[in-house]
Amino acid sequence: MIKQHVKQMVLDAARTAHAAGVLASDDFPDIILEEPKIGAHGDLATNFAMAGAAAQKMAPRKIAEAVVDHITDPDGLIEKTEIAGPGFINFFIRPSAWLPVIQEIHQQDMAYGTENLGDGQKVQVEFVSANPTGPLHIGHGRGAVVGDSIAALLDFCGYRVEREYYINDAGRQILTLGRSVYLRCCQLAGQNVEFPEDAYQGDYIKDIARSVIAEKGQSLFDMPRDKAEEELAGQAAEQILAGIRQDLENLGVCFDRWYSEQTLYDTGKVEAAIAFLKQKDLIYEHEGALWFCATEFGDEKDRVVVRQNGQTTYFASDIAYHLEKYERGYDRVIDVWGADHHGYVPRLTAAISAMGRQSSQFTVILTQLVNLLRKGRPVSMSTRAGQFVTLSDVISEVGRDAARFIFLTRHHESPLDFDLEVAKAKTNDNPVYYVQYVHARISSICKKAADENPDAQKSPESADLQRLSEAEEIALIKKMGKYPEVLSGAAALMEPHRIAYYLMDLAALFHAYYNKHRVLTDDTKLSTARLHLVVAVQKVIRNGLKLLGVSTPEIM
RNA sequence: GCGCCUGUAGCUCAGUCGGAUAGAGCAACGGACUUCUAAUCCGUAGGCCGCAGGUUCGAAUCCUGCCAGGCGCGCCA
Repeated sequence: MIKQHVKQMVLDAARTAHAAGVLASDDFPDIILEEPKIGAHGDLATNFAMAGAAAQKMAPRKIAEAVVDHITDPDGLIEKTEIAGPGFINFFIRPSAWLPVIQEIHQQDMAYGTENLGDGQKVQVEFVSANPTGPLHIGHGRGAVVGDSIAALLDFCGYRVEREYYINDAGRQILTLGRSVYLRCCQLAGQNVEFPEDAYQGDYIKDIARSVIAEKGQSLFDMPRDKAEEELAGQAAEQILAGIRQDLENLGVCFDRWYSEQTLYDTGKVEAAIAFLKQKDLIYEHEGALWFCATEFGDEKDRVVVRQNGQTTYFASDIAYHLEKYERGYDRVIDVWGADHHGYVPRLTAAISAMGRQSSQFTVILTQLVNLLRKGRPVSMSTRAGQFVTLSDVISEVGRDAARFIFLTRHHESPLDFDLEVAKAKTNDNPVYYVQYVHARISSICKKAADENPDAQKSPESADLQRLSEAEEIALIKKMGKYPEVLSGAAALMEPHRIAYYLMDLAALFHAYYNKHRVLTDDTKLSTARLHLVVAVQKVIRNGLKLLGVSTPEIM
């Protein structure tokens, strides 16, 4: 808000200076105001003079002088301006000018920070979408948390968001699942059968087999093997999916819709999608297979949609799926994938262009791999031996809040070292507690305040916020004033980690303040003002943590 | 070989639109609890921003080339 004001003041000043003949050109650059890293450079600074030097044919410092000379500031927002370095104009804002931020936070409360970026557009975020052939691992956890948080963020910023999980319950991997369970059943029944390498090795298959044997007993072997495998496949997939759902729930991740790949086949949508592309003349036959002309849309080669043997590829159902997404009316579709699928991006993007969609309507977020460590040493994750630490193991060991926060304190495209011991530590190694502690501390203050003076918190309007003049107080208020900007930046770039870092910064300012000053003092009016300040801090922390899916404890 | 991602303090990581003197936490060292929660705070120390060029008033940030690590290059999913 203040930023906008100052921006306008600079522009007005430049215009006035031009009208007065001090500036030669009225071709002004965009006015960019930034917060200098160093306090001595003021609260806000602009490079306006440097950026405009070419058009004005003047030395930057001369331009800066002209602007500063023509600034009018009726509200007395600015305490001081100065021209520095190569031509920066630095603005020092009168500290009390920041105070209205507190009222704003109290008024908007849960909605503080909202910016209507989405304008009601419908967005679908599809994430996790792991095959129901085994339990989730930590990499899925990262995708789950990043996807969930992006969805929350977009939701908060004016999009109508739906979260969706795509279930790959068709195709070969499901058949393999059925066969794996069947063979384990045979072994349990004492039959001497080979368990092939390409079957699923994990112990969870044995567990499923045990439950099958317990339920069906010998009757399993009375039916034809094909039939048995098919039935077991469905049963196993269902059981595994239930486990996946439970794991995600434990992580605080819920979906609006679970979409089955098989239904795309059952309802003829895969065929329809191929027919659709055929009709656009984008499908051709070659060596007995059907190919999609992906190269026409920027992919490096054409891709098979129907194999020589007549079976469709995964790509074919994915085309159908995404076609269906847009038919459902989403303005934007966001897919969150593991980085090991990045080679697949151009192909699907090509298909979506072929559907006539704009590139802005489709975004793939790739999350990089997670290295699971314990005390700095890699935890062995041998899938072949069937020995791996599952997501479920990790969550029950370190807890949901810590797990989520760790996933969200890295850019999603950076590889992530997840150290189980660090994740459990209740120290500043683990900043989630650092942030939550702010919330708990303020709760504690409020409780005490309520005991001492029940009226103090009731009417924010009555508080004399002018009493807030300590440097730490102004720093906190300024920081909170930036929250909406941080959010819209995070939403626009789909980078929730920005919120996490913001919260850590805000938490640091609060803890410093807490250690230096008392909120509740003998001076009732001062206490009331400070109480309103810290409750505002608590609200910002709460709003931020909510977007990250992290809880806000009253007591720690 | 080609493509994508990553490379910033001893370790784990931030760094927006190119901005002024490079930012946290951990680890190290020295301090602060009779107080609203010490899961906290204050201070010290720590840098060839992978390397080399280029663009410009100005580069960790943009461009080119190289180096290192990860991932991907199926009629698999």
